[in-house]
Amino acid sequence: MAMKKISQAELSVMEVLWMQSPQPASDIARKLAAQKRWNIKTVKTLLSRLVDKNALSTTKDGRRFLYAPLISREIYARKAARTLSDRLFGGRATPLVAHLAEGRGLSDEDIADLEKLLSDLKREGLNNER
Amino acid sequence: MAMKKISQAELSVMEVLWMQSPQPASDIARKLAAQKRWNIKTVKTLLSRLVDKNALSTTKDGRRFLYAPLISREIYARKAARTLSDRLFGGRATPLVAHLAEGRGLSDEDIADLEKLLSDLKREGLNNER
DNA sequence: GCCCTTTGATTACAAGTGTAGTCATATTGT
DNA sequence: ACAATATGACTACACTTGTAATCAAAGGGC
Repeated sequence: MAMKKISQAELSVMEVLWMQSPQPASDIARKLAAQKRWNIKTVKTLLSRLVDKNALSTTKDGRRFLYAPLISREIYARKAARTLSDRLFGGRATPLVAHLAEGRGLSDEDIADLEKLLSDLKREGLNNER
Repeated sequence: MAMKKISQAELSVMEVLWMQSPQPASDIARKLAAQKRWNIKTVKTLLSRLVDKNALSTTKDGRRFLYAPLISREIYARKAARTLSDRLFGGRATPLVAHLAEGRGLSDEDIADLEKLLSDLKREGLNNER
C-alpha cells in the first residue's frame, strides 16, 4: 500500500487540506488563489490525482465531494526530512542544521528551542535506560 | 542564470562527481554500477541533461569529455535543506530536528554534536555583537 | 588495413507533471 | 421553465524524467 509520491503542485493542495478538512474543491481553489494563479480546473485535476494516489479520501456531499487527507502532515514531513537527511547529509542531523544555520543563521530563539529539545531528548534517553 | 532543477537520477550522477572530478562518463558509469543497474547509455543521457541544465561543465579530453560540477555539493545541500525547511517546517530548524529525532532517535553522538554546534553558534553571535 | 569498441549526438518512448479544456448533468436564480 | 453556473468525468498536450537504442565517427588490436 506504499503511498505514491506527491508532486510539488499537489503538495500545495495538501497544505490547504492539512490546515482544514474536509473541504470541497471550490473552497480549496479559493484559498489557493491567494498564492497560485490556478484555474479551478487545475485544482480539480490535482485533487483527482491525489485521490488516485491514495493521499486523499472523499465523501459525497450532495452532488460534490469533500476531500480530506489520508496521510498526516506529520508523517509526510517526517518522511521528507528523513529522505533529505539520508540523501544529502548521510542521515546525520548535525550537518543538516549546520547548513541551515549557515547563510541564514539561527535566531537566538531557534538556538534556545534547539537546546531545550536536546535536553528533553537526553532526559528521554535516561528514562529508556532503566 | 537560475539553475534548473536536478532530478533524483541526475543527483546520483552529481554525487559521483562531487566525490571526484573531473571524470569521463565511463568512470562515472563504472562507479554508479555499484548501486544502480544502469546502462552506460543511461548515464550518458543524464550527463547530457546535467550539462544542458548548467549543472556540469565539460572539457574535451581527446575524443571524450571530462565532466565536473558547476555547483558545489555544499550549495546544493544548503538550498535543498532550505527549501524543505521553508516548505514543511516554516523555516524553523527545531521542528525539523524534532521530526528527525522522532522515530529514528538521535544517537548520543548526534546530540553531543548538536550541542557543540549550538555553543559555537552562540559564541559567534557574541563575536558579532562587539 | 580492417574489424571491434568507445564515445558523442540524436532519437525513442512510456510515465509523471503542470496546466487546463470539453462534455454532460445537476442546481439555482428569476 | 429556462438560462447561467457549478460540478464531476474525461480528455489534452507540452515538458520532464527514467531508461535506453541507433547512428556515425574515431581509435585501437592484430
